Amino acid sequence: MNITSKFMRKGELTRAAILETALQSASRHGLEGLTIGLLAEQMNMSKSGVFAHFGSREDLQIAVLKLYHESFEQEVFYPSMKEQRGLPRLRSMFALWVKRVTQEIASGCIYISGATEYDDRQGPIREELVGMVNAWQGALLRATTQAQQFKHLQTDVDPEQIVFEMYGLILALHHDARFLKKSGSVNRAELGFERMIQSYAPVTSSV
Amino acid sequence: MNITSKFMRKGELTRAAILETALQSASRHGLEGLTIGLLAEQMNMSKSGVFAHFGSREDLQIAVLKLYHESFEQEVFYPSMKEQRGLPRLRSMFALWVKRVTQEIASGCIYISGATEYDDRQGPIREELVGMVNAWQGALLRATTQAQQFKHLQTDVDPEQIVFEMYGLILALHHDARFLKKSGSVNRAELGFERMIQSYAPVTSSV
DNA sequence: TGTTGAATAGTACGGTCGTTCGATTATTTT
DNA sequence: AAAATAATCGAACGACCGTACTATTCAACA
Repeated sequence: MNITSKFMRKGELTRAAILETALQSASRHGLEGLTIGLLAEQMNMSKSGVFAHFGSREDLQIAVLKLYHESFEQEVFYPSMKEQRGLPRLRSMFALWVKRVTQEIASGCIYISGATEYDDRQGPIREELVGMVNAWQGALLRATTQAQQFKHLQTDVDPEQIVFEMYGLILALHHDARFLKKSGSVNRAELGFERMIQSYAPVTSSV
Repeated sequence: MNITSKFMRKGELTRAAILETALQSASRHGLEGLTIGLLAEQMNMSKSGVFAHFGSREDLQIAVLKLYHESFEQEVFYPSMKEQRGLPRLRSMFALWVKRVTQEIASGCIYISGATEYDDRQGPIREELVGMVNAWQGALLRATTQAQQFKHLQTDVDPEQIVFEMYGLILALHHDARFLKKSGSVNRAELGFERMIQSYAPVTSSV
């Protein structure tokens, strides 16, 4: 994903470069760990020079969040929408999600770290974050409901339950791999998903 | 759980009181959000007065962590050990764990917030935290293995897989309830556990 | 009760934080 | 090339941080 172009004015160009660096920093140290001083160092710029591109630190954090969201959509959401509705799409969503989080074992996932950073704070950053996570869970929910409509999954199961368990598998993957440095977590997330799908599969009447 | 007594010297008494307050603060704002100045304010003490009880902020954080661990053991681990080995004990561990995290929806769980705070940091706090989480996962693993030995669960399933999925359910509960303020998360965690146990139940030969 | 040591307060230091403002370059436009 | 504007820097501010020291007040024990 490229967000720069040689037709941009200098300012927008460096702004984009700063954001890219800020995204990395926020992934590693959390949105609250994102500091303008450190960012200026990494960019070989003055603090005020960096600051001038964003009205405030909060605006910078929100800009980072939006950039993260965009890349998540590009990498996980949009490709899955090309799959056919129902279980295939749901499978793709989970698979690409796992793939992305696997990459993020090294760098960190802002949705996940942000959830604990902002679970007790209020303000625009929390609003933004909650909105994004809700949007993603909403997408998962729609895909699940469609899978039920196509009889790919049992129809008498609360689709929110399935989304809940999918989210849990991803959180466990992030936790065990990134925090505990455990190997094999990716396989366990995938295995857990398969077992879940199977246990929610429609009962084939053996006639 | 009471950690004070009227036979203590004054110093130990206030130290314990500070720790109690620090535990609350760290639960809400994370271990990294724990600050001596704020703590002094809440205790109606001077910063230096609070500081004197701990050699450093790091020592304070570790003391808080150990206090948290102790209360977790008292509330979840020890009572479960009184249940009979195998599935009953595993069930109890999960149930009490859910019960505790449910209480922590308002205050926050240090194991979970700490996991994202220290997933990319090194030092004594991380060591301590990883040790505690590993200890708990180890206990879950032993209980699972015993449940397999007693044929309460399928014996050809990797017990780590079961612990992984249990942890995921708890993380999802914490995420959805505390961050997203979603209701019904407790039920979903419990339902997910029951479905998991059922899908890992030994196959009863229908003779 | 007087003495001694423990507990707490007060003050100060160096550091980092976000932010402001005026000066100074660079870049774009005329 | 000149003028206008955008981008960056440098220094300073007030706030808060953990920590180190000294002074003071209090509790414990002879």
